[in-house]
Amino acid sequence: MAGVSPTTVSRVINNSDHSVSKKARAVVEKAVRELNFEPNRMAQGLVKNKSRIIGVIVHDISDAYFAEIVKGIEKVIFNYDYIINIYNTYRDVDKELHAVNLLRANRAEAVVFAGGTLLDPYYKQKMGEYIKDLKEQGSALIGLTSHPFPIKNIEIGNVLATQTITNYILSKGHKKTAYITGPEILSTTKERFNGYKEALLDRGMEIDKKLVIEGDFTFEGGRKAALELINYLDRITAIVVSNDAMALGLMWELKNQGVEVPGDISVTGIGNIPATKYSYPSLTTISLPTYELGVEVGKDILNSVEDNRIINGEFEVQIKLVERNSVKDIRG
Amino acid sequence: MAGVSPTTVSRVINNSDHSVSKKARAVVEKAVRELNFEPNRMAQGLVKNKSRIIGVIVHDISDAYFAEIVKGIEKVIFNYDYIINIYNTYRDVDKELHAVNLLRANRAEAVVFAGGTLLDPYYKQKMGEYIKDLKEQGSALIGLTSHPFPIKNIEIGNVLATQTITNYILSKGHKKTAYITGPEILSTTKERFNGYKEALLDRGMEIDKKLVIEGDFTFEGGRKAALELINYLDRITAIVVSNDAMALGLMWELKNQGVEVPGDISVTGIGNIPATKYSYPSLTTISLPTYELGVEVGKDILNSVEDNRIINGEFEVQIKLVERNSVKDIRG
DNA sequence: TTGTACGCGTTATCAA
DNA sequence: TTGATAACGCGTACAA
Repeated sequence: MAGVSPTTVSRVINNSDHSVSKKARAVVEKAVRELNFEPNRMAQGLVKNKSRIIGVIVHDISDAYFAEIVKGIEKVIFNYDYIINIYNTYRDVDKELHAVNLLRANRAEAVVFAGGTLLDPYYKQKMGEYIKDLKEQGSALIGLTSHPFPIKNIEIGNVLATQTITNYILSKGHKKTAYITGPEILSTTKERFNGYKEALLDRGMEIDKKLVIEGDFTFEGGRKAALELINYLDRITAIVVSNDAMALGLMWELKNQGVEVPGDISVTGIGNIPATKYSYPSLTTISLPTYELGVEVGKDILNSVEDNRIINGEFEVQIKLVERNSVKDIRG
Repeated sequence: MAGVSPTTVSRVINNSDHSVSKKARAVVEKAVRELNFEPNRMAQGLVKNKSRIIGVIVHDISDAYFAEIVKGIEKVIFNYDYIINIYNTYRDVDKELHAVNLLRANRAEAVVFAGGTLLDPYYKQKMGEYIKDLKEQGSALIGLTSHPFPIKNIEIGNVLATQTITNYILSKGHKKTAYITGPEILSTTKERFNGYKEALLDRGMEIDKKLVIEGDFTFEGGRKAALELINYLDRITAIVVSNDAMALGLMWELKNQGVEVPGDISVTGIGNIPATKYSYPSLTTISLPTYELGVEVGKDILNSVEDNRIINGEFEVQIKLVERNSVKDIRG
């Protein structure tokens, strides 16, 4: 339509260094405007070997933890015209493998594993292969919390989180505590439990297996855990819950059953998701800077994928105890 | 590596009708396995003129309303290897336009407008152009609640929703009510307000402008609305809130201020997001079948994009009153 | 049953 | 300053 060659059009569109006459530029720009022309990204991608796709594997986008991370990434890369491709895998081995394989087929430029890794031999082996391929393709690979693959792992401090809050609980005079874990398949579950264990062991305390209940990181899971625990309540004074959603569900069910928090029993969470501020009582928890984490991940991606590097030293995740009203001081 | 032509490889990979000898098939399959070969989607897309990208414009993925819709879509299309490209636009004109333009550049096969449309002349004009292009490209375009564009609009019944719940409130004997709206720029805000208005007008009641507070569809916005309303509380007996998140925030702040719901004042929401079941008190609201809606949207997309059609009559959105504990019956 | 040749819409290289 | 040509990795029409 402009009456010039594709080459010239390309040069105008991409502000190429190659000089273009005023006149040619003008006709091209006019045509672009009138046609609302946008270059075909697939064709660009093919020739440049860049898909402009960033894959993000989350366990459940409804979980504020993951939603915040994704928002942080989106914030940073919004102006770079990437496609953010989110997969909810619900911690399912097949779903997760399927998602990553697809990302591989699409030649994703970056893949972010926003959640913990899955503790499953088949998963580990197969995912290892995919990741190897992805690396060979040149994809930037980032994992939040340690994944057993040769990717950039950003440690968010799961062990430290439970350790810190357990120490806090103990410092308030609690001697008998219960613990609600996450799904068994998840590395995060293991790491957080280790933090709990270490805090107890440091004080020479033992763990009562009966008082460790398996949860699933959801509100409903927390409710169920409360029901399971209801008969043991006279043996404990506090419940350390390994994430906020469950802590909220547990507190709700406790209240429903006529048990008072923190009057009868103390409860803590991990994560500091927005809802913890507004529960009854408000929840004492550990803040994980998820949004900021997402922002850092976004910068990391740009660093390894774009030419104009954003300065970005090593990011240190700062976890913090958030003291609210779900823990009672029972000393002396 | 297989020692055969690319054509043969293509035929094997795509299970082509064209016959392939057992031997050739075997070597190709072996090579595919050993190389972990996956065809380059960009190249496929270029030649087939299919991007396998589904764009979803949401206002905020943290809002359970949108998260559920997205999950419904994902559920249906998961096995079809599409890329779901989500954009959080926060109801910002520029963000929304940018997102859709990008989807256009990427030759998205479908674009879903999961939220209401933005009431802004520039937006309407510009978006109209993009949508025209998208249509010419052959993209499937779907809007939830009516958008002023030639796309498939699925009516979710915003007017009916507020009308229904307002009628319910009135039937419980409430005569003076306040109303919390959404952001002014949003069509949903207008539609829901119309439902409220109609319900009142039907009974010959008037609307007091002072008792209509502008909100923003967030929990925090609900809190602020409660604070604004606090001095008018003696003039009303119920507050009709135009979405759940705000209703929850409003109830929280009311409680914080020592006002009892539903003792002192009744409150209702719209949406029936999960959290409404667990608030204090639990919230009387209107259920909008968001997940099912997402599923239908997913089927719709497959219908217009895939060859193997899924049977799918017209989907009728069923809204429903969910009676819980936030409304008091104050009749004689 | 197999393979050759072409084209999808771009960008990069080179020649004019 | 401009454009012709090749190449990216596939799928498809056609020839063998």
